[in-house]
Amino acid sequence: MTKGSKEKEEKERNQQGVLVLNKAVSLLMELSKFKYEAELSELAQRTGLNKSTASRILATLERWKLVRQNPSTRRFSLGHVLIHLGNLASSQLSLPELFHFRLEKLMELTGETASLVILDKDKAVYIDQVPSKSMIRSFPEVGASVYLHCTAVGKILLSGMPRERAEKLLESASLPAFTCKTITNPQALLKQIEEIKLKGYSVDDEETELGGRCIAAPVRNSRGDVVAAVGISGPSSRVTPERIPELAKIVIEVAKEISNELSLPSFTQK
Amino acid sequence: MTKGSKEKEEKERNQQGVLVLNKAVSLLMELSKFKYEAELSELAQRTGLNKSTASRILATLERWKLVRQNPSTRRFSLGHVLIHLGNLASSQLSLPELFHFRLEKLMELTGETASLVILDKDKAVYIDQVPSKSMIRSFPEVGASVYLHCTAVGKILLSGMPRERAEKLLESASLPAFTCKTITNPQALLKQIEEIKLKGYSVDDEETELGGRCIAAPVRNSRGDVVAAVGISGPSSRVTPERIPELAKIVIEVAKEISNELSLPSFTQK
DNA sequence: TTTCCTCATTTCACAATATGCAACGAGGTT
DNA sequence: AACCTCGTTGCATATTGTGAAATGAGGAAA
Repeated sequence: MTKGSKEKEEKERNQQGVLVLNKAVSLLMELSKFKYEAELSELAQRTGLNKSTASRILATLERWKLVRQNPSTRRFSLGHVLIHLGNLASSQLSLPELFHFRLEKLMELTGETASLVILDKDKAVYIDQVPSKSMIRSFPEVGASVYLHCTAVGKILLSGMPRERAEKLLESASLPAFTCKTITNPQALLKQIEEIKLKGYSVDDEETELGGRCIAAPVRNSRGDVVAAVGISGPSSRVTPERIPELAKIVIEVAKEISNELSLPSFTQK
Repeated sequence: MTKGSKEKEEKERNQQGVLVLNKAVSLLMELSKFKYEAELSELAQRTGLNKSTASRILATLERWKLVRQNPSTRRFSLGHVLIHLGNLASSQLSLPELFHFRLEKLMELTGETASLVILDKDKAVYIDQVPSKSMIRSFPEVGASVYLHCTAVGKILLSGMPRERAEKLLESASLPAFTCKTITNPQALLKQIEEIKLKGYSVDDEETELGGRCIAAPVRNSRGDVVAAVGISGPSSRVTPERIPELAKIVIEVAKEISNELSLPSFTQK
């Protein structure tokens, strides 16, 4: 990191809000980058704070156990109260509240509309979404539900079920064909689902609407169950077959980030 | 809560450290008590802070996403960065660092020496401990390892293994008798272990040393695996058979608290 | 619809409070 | 033993957070 960018950071920090708080959070954030413990001098240097200021702030945070100071080495690490607060935060926030900013990131990275979807009976329901900035963009609305058999997110949800349940669902439900590319044969779908499990992502190749392609990946809880799906959808002209691997990589990455943060003891759907 | 105690809280808060920080953390703590969202006025009232002060502090915390402000209702909840920090905190801290304060609590509640123990090969190793304040107290030292067959914590670790592994271990290892009460018959031990699984706690009834009794309970990760054991140990005169149920209840409670906070994605032993 | 509350936010003058320097005490290393 | 670097603290200064009141924004009641 150059000196210039550090000064810029400092400026930005002073821009708004309560100064001391910004300093304190800066310290927490810097501290969070360490694998184990960090010493005061380094933290002070990295945040651009005076050593005594950093010392006083860290001492205050230590009183609340937001940071821990190793009694023997006097080095700092994050404190156990943060774990407590983190757990409570995940119980206070709903899925979309928790991960909206990640969808924003996904949209920025891919340029396409990003969505978060969960299973509701035999449909996939959009619970959050960040629309693409392009003029030509995808359609889904929060709250809307779509079929499982012809959407990328739907296939991900199917791939997360026990095989028998997916079979039952596909055989009992009607599988309307929206385009000539829609797969309506349960056996063919089940075969594709096995492929999806291996690849880690799914594609809707104009199966819902001609001219639209989607890519999705699974969100898993700490037990490994698929609890949701994230995906992007855009016009076939931008989401070309050639770009699918590169885009899928991004979708999977974001889905994994969400999964990692979803390692919660008691997650309650809101 | 009375007005008096609130003023006292306020005094305490101003006692030491950076004032604004104490106020900010007070707000976070108060916010953490809510199931969903809280409004500024209530938070300000509960923490004894001026509304404008609270507003500024919360706005600053919101910029860092340590709290979230519902855009439509303007009510506050904990923010998603806390989840992130919580995860990192649990990766930075070792088991004893994470839970020392809980052992302190256990010691306070029971009056007896509290210990945290993990499995190492065919022994139980003390990785943390808070000694009783009594003159007559238990002996274990951090780093020391003890047998599984004659200690309360050891039996808990045995009860957490797949049955075959416990059998193998008990049959291949030598089971020295330290007192006349030590159980050295593998079959009898296995039977007791089944009981322990049902009751949720184990007892060492003078099996390691005459005049000493211990009670232990399992610490489980999010998958339900037993990853450690917490226990208390004290002289038979205080840890009487009659008190065992009440003491066991406390030990189990603390073990559960630890387990709940141990719902981490990537826990690495230090 | 209009009126009336209550809520969160912003303004501004004031003084309370965080700051940085320098000094200190404590470990660890050469 | 001498030296270096670490974290912490005292103190004078002014930077910075503060609270009362005003403002703006919703919602509920009439």
